[in-house]
Amino acid sequence: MARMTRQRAAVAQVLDDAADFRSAQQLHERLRAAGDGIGLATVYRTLQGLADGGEVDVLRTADGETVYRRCARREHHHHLVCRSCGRTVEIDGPDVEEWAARVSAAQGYADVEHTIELFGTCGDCRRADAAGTDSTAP
Amino acid sequence: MARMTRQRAAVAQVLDDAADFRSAQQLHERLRAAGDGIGLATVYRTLQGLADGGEVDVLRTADGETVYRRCARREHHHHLVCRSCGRTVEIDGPDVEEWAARVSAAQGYADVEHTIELFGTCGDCRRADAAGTDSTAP
DNA sequence: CGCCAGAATGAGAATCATTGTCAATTCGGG
DNA sequence: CCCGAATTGACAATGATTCTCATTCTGGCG
Repeated sequence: MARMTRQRAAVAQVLDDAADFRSAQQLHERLRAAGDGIGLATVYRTLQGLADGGEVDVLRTADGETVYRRCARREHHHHLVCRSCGRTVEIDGPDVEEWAARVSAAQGYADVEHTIELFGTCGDCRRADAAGTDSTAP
Repeated sequence: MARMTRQRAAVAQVLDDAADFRSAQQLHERLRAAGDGIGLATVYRTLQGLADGGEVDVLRTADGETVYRRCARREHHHHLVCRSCGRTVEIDGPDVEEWAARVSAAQGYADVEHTIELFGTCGDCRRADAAGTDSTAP
């Protein structure tokens, strides 16, 4: 049976504190920094468990890292992630779900699941960036 | 400048022959089997080049492997992939593109790109599977 | 309260795809 | 035909994730 250990509680805690998607390694670092003695393997195992139970959302970044996030809603949804600062917005799209189902059926595919993630630059990062590369600089 | 070498021609060839998404390692194996002496690193490099030039489509499977496919159309589109046999159908969804743009703008994100892939079981595999686990077996 | 079976942990080794290194080879314009 | 730059390939190196296995906990029960 699943036991509640100090380590699992700690992982759940940092996940709650973090607003954006984090990698297992980032979470591990943060835990060590906070003084929680915990092994990297345990972080990975715990995250897998949480993901299997639908407690956290998982996605893979462009460079192949797996990142995790505790989402506000447990129902099916997607994400709009800032590729610069990681700021994440949960979004849903009934139209998209319907489109996916329709297309799949039309092609004779069943048990279809979809991966839909949006990556962009959020307002804040865009402004910060513009300030840095400002063409009207003194 | 980009040169046309025996190796690159060979990679382009296997890509043309393969109907579905293939990993660099699969393509490498196939090339070696066909008698083309070619290094794995070269296969990786060539695929990257083709991907950069938009000549092939790239996606990452659930288990983290990067797979490549020469698609019929070079314009932006998505895929419906059979998770059992790999059979791939190119699809597009103007509605989805529009939805992505709308949601992104509403949240103040710019330069948004999206990852949309559908994974299911194609008709043939479903039938084959039903035959294997047939409850009405003799 | 203390015990114990089995779940969980952790340090480090192992795996696996992918990328880097660098000397040797090969295109292809002149 | 010739030479320099682009390309290749064998192998090392990287980096994230998983495995191993001896040791340490958790939690229900008496």
